[in-house]
Amino acid sequence: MATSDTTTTEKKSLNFIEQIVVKDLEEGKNGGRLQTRFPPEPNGYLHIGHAKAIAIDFGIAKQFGGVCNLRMDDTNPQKEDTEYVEAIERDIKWLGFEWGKICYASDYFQDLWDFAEWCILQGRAYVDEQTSEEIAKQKGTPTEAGTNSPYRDRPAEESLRLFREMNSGNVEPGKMILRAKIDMASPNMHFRDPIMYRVLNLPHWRTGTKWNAYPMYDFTHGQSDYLEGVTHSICTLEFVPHHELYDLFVTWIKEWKGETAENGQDIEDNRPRQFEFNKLNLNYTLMSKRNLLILTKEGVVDGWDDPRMPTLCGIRRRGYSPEAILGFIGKIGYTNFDALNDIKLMEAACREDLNKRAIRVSAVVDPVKLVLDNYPENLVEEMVAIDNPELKDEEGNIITEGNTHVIKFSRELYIERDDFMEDGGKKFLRLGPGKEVRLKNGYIIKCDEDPGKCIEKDSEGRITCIHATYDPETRSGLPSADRKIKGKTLHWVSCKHSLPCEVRDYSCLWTCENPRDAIKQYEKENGVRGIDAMRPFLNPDSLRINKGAYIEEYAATLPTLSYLQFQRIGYYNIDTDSTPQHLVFNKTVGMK
RNA sequence: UGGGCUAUGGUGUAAUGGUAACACUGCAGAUUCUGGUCCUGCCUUUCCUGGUUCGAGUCCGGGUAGCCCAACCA
Repeated sequence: MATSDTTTTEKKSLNFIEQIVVKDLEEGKNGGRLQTRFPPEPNGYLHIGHAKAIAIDFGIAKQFGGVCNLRMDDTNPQKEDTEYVEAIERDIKWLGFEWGKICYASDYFQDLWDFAEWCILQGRAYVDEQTSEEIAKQKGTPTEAGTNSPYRDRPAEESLRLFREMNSGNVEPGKMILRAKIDMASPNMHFRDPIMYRVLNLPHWRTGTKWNAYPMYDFTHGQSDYLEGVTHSICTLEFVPHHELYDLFVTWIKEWKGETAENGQDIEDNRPRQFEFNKLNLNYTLMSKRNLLILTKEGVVDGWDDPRMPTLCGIRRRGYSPEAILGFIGKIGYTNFDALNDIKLMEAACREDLNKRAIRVSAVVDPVKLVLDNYPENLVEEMVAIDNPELKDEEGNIITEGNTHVIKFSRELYIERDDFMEDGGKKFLRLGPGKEVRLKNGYIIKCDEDPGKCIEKDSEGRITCIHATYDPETRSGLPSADRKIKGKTLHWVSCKHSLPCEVRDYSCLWTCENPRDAIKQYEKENGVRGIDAMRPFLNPDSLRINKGAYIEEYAATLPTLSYLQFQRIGYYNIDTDSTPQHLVFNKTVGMK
């Protein structure tokens, strides 16, 4: 689809990471190569926050002629599962990105192990046999230096023997760890002899039972980047404190590989560098995987792909397109500021996209019957409805070719209950006694001045039927049709030619702007955890199911996940639960 | 209270020592066979305080506020 964006000279400034990449490329760092990676841990579903990381990891490679690998950060078999691996691949593809290759941190387990042994022999690592409590105590606090482990200076040969023991399966988890010998007094807590390896004695979904001891994140990430040839390792701000350690381990592994200044090599070149950006925070949204897992387990939501979830599969089912998500990500930018983004910005990006994309249909979600008293009893007319009025030619005229469908018109129709008011006043431009409106793609109709003649009510005073007359001269498309009237244009469906359907309207899952902080505080104050700390902030009204709606027949011919606009109401998507016999629609976002 | 990072309208982002701007939100108007879109206009901004400079949102000092770090998670 041709958009005006490409023609206007849009001077979009580069974000700080793009500027770094441009500069590095100009200076010929890493031999002028650009390589990134997207490194999810396969322990949950990807969410909108990951989309931000994906957009820069894959996007920057695409933009500047580099390559981005997908790397599963699978160093903890305790939490990981192939179910998640498949979902991650699916979601990235859906967003429209391609990886150079798919890798796994576990690809490097042997290298990492050999490197660790080298570290031991170099006197830079030792096996510690204290309990985790003892080690935690010795670590000190941010304001107090830590103290050395009694095992810190044990002979390298002994550490090496014990390290190999750690992988035998005969060492109980928690009994031994391998630590880097750095500085127990460092102001950076990550330098206080960080753990390199721990015993898990668990099989790994890729490496089977080969390993019983597994490397920690800090001892894996930079090295994997290096071994893979990553030049720019982009991650979120919470990893800033790890940055120095990342650099240190990269320097060490280069040394292990013989890349040292003594060997005449530039150790500042040919190395991955870490860059950090602010992760995505959205108000009224909870992002953390841990908490999303609780919501699914407790049945608060329907599953990971519940349309209220911030997961990519949830957002997809809600009716967002990949372009809408990426458009939103493009608007919020990458900085070092810990921002809390307004969900309205995401909705605006969604409307912008869906306005160009969605097929317009007529659906009446709160129906009331409208009878056109002067319309022939058995007449059925086929009216022409435009699928997408935003599809235009160069002159700005709506393209009709292949862009229309038929909607049937008859004497008895449904219109929205709130499109009629007995005493709406001057500013109410819809239907009422004495008022004239146009029925979209149909006729101009008018109600009698006398409420008694145009309104039928039940015993409780609720309107059951509205009567009006139509003006045959004003059928849409007729030369005489364009008579100016004061009233608005209403949507409608024919009673006999529409289908009952289920419409699911959603609003935010949370009642407070920052559920993460609210939950954390509630946990602290009330001594409860998990779902009990979440309940007070859950919106009881986040899902409204309406089974009394009607939609034009055309909608039943459209495939699942089609992007629709219920005219004058909002954007809707055909749910994955929907069948031609039982149509189900999800509200993506309302009209503005 | 040790270390690190951050602070620009209501929200997010730009301005890379030289006229503070863009998007969203909100409000008003015009157009409209969607009270949508498109269009026009309006509202509102450099945390405080010293300094450097002809000139500071930008650089420096001192405050203040927020975030991250003391998992055998990533």
